[in-house]
Amino acid sequence: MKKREQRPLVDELDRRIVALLAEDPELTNKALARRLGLAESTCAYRVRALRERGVVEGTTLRLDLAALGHPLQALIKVRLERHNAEHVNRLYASLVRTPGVIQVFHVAGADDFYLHVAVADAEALRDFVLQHVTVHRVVRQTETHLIFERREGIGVLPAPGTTG
Amino acid sequence: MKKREQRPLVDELDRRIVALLAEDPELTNKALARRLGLAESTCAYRVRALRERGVVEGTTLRLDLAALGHPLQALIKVRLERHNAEHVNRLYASLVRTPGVIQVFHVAGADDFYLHVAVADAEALRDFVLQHVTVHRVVRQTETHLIFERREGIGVLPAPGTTG
DNA sequence: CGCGTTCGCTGCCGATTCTGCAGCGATCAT
DNA sequence: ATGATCGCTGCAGAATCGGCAGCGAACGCG
Repeated sequence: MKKREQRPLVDELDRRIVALLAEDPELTNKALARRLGLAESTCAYRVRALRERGVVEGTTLRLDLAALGHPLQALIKVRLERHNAEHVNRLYASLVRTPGVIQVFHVAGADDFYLHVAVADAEALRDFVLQHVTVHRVVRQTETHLIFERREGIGVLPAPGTTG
Repeated sequence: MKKREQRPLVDELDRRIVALLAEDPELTNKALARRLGLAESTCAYRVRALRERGVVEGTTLRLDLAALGHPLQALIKVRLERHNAEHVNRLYASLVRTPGVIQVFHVAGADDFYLHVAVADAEALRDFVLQHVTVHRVVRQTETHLIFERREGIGVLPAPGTTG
């Protein structure tokens, strides 16, 4: 029986497109097509397909949080009392909707959530924990870690010029 | 002495622009202007100014990491042996350039870095830690936490429709 | 209180870019 | 060998973007 090497969801060309777009999401379709040696229409079709398939989920605006009045960032470890699915999901949903929350990690291990938050100052950080985290009955313990700095990594795709 | 209410770096209109763009970074300038009741040229000017001032740093592509062959995400706590500035910076720079690294937090406290990584499977995760983290002499200890799920929060700006 | 200056907003125009359509060639299965 | 399917290509209309000069309001100064 031959190996079912069925059409991969993303082929090599898709990967190159995603790699280039990951490097510069604001790249114009024309420029992208030229870099890949494709026709613009082909390139546009590929990009649209990648979005429809959900490989490219969308874009996120990168902001200077300090300039917007939230210069203090922190990671807050949250440990729960119980792990009832409903309680966990409700807390999860509540946290992602709380102003100041940048992202939430639901993790395995002793701790349950890691919150990445941005606030105005130390007082706001304290208030955030008290009013939006420990206020939930299911939260047993929190541990707040100040973030000196955050940098983005290069992600999962090799640099475009490497194999090209 | 009157309070020096000197021209804020971002005024209320800027905040509304950023809030709308944060909600949908691919919003066209025309649509953005219409929602704010501004002329397109004014809107474009504001957005450009926000970028030039660095309030809007850019955009990031949101990818389905699983579809790209990296379905396993983890947070890796990294504790250092020494805290010599040069060592720290060199490690930091090395980590953000390592394939698979999504973001790196440099934090205060007992641990020094939190790595957010995406890998193909458990074996790749083990190899990642051994080959790219503990290989550095300055790393004393690591602790790896599997990520069940990651969600983005709403950020630091209130929902656009809240205050009108 | 009057005047000059500065700043932000507006509308318009040329240039660039994006979207949809039909044809072509290659690849694969029969 | 042949038919069919799939992806790539080029073109054309439509929408969007970027720059320029004018207008009005707010501010500071005499």
